[in-house]
Amino acid sequence: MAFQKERSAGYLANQMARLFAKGLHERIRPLDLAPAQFMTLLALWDEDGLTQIELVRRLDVEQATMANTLTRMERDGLIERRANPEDGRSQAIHLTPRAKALRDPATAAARAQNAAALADFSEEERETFLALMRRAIAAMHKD
Amino acid sequence: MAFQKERSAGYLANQMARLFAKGLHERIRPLDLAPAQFMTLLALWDEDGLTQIELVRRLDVEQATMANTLTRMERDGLIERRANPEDGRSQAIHLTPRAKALRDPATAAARAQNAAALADFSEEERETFLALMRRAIAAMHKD
DNA sequence: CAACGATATATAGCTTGCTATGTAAACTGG
DNA sequence: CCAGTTTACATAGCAAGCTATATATCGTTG
Repeated sequence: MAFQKERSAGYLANQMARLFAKGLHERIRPLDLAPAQFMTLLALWDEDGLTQIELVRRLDVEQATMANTLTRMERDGLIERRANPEDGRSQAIHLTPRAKALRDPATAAARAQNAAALADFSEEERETFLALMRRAIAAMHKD
Repeated sequence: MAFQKERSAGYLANQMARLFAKGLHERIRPLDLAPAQFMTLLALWDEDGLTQIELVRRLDVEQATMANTLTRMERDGLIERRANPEDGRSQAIHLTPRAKALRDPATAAARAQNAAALADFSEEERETFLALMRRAIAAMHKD
């Protein structure tokens, strides 16, 4: 029996995630933001001054990935790394005024992208969809 | 109202796709395959001798992405690019014996990854999940 | 048939993801 | 107290995605 990619959850998940990222990227392009930067900002808008390790835990990416994303964000004037007087190893990540100002337009763009993707879903289907994704994520985390 | 990433379809889709890719990558590591190479092989196992443009259409990635993936696959002895005597611009992509031999173990690995992700889903939930992903993909394609 | 547009592929340059490894600071047990 | 482990971050190197642009061949049209 042939492997049908249209019936493979992994295949569909990859394609769907790329389309989400592409759509979001387009919508936030005027803000000069990239998707991973937006995701990082979400955590920092919620709580400024987090440490790199705390960001890694909240966003569930590898530490090296986060380090690189933060370097680009620092280069782009979105964050500042401040030394921690209590612990010479860690640094607190602080938002710049520019990053703070992006909160409303950026989250609006993300909401618009989610709405476009789920435009023809009923409210119940949206909830079901989110719940199923969370369950698949949890299952793979355990695995 | 705060933007909650746990309730964002795009955020969950990204995380889920990364976990699928990571899991698949681990399972096919003994075969010395990377996920995008596997995806490309799926199309070529189904029909050998496709052209780069045909692969781009079937897998829905950008032409430049496919060109680079094919270059790596050629380097790794998975494919051969053969000149097309009818059209000097295009090349037919042919599988090597090594790539042909990988079909069974690689698709088994992909099935195992899908099964792990959806382990605690009922049969009905699996169908629902695939259908919802297809609909989200279609909606973003139109957008 | 020559010029021009369309098509197929390649390349440059970037972001985001990963693994593996290095480095410095902090902690801990003997 | 200091040797060894753990922790926080950085760096190297790769795959895969993207946009933008170059190049070569094919087709078409005046």
